[in-house]
Amino acid sequence: MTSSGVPEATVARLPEYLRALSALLDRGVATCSSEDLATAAGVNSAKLRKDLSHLGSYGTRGVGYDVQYLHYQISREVGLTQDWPVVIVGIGNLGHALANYSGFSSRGFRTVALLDADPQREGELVAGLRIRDFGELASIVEEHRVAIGVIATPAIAAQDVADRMVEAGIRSILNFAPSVLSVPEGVDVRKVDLSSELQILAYHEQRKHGRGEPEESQEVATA
Amino acid sequence: MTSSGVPEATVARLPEYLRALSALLDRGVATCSSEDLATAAGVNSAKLRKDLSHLGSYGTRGVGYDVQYLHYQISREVGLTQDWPVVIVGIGNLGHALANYSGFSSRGFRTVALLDADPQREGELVAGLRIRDFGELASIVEEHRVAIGVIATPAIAAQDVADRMVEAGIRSILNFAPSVLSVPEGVDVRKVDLSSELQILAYHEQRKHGRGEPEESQEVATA
DNA sequence: CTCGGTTTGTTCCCGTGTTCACAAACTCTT
DNA sequence: AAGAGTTTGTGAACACGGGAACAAACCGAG
Repeated sequence: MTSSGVPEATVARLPEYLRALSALLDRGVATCSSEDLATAAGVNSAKLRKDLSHLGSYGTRGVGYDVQYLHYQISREVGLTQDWPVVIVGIGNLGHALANYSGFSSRGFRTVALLDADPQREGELVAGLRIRDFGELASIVEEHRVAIGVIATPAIAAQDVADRMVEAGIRSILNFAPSVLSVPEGVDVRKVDLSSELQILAYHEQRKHGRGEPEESQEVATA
Repeated sequence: MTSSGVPEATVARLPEYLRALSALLDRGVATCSSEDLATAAGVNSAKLRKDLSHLGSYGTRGVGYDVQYLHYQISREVGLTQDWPVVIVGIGNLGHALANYSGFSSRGFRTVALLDADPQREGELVAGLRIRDFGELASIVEEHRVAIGVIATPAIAAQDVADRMVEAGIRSILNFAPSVLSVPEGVDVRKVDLSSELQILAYHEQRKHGRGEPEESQEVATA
């Protein structure tokens, strides 16, 4: 349960609902049922309705949901009606990709600075931004009121970067480095681990056909 | 519950345990308690013990776990003792980063081909591999016995790529495109959505200090 | 061999999330 | 205006995962 009354599992699905609603908007659809939206988002319709009911009562029985209205309500709930300045630390291959990722900028996230510890890379232009020295973190965070930091450094540097971010006042961290971060209470960390995902797939793949020891193999839909 | 007796939540943590064990191995630690390993992996020690108990009884009471032995057992369980050929489709910024990501290759995942639909990019060298045409997918999958496919294309192309992958015999897909894939039963899809993660952070951040409507705000540790 | 100390494996309980099923509410037709 | 047909919002049952606590098992000292 979040500080407000919205369950964590629901919050995690809101972005998917937003995306589905955006797609409907683009197609000019004005109204949709929970069934429509649920299939577009890849979930059960009962789950969708319960999720939405946690935000408020935005549909009309017998009719469905107004696409534009619901999109706005969820956007506001998530906070996308505001501007979110973001700093990215560690401009290797992944940081480079993140800086250029349009999915961030198209949703109210504005990358205000790219930082790297390597002095050699300072001044290099990536996605229209000049790479700056990591030491400038504190001043940048203060100047732009940055609340969210992205770590795309090697694992060895991640904890140090996190410490400096917290020190600078950042309270939400998205961590792409494969390491466990320890942060003080009140700071949120979300971790995205690319190789973990592959390993989980490998686990399931191993128990499918042939490969590895053939235990009992009932099919399980994880999609 | 997975086809074998291991709960899904446990499977998702195994990669983290593996990483922690690798770190201990590098430091020359021969034995560790569940408490040691749990803190290194960022989880509760009771949870760790329960997770490991699903794999078997690999510790000794009063002593702890043999680091090397446990590492091997989990590796085998996950399937990392085998070779996993992987194809990456969509060599934009993200695909480029994935191709160069060392975390894949260092864990038994071998990128055998990079595919892109854009004929202009064909032949370009990325991470030591030549970019090939998407049409070669089927033959590559057959030749290398590829079981895992990675989609790093724009959202609009993702479903088509997934269809072709399934058709070619791939049964596990890691999807970085922001779109819901529909696949036949028996095919696993895991989705990594970069902007969703940011949105979830934004949601929580909004209810912390100041920003947005100030509802009641108890602190909740999500780390 | 016995006893105290340590650590695992497991049981039990609780909270969270998911799903079904249905009443409430709305539209449209007659 | 009433009734048939839809669709939402929700109450209740169920499944799943987390955490505390404890018994079983192991080591070492005496």
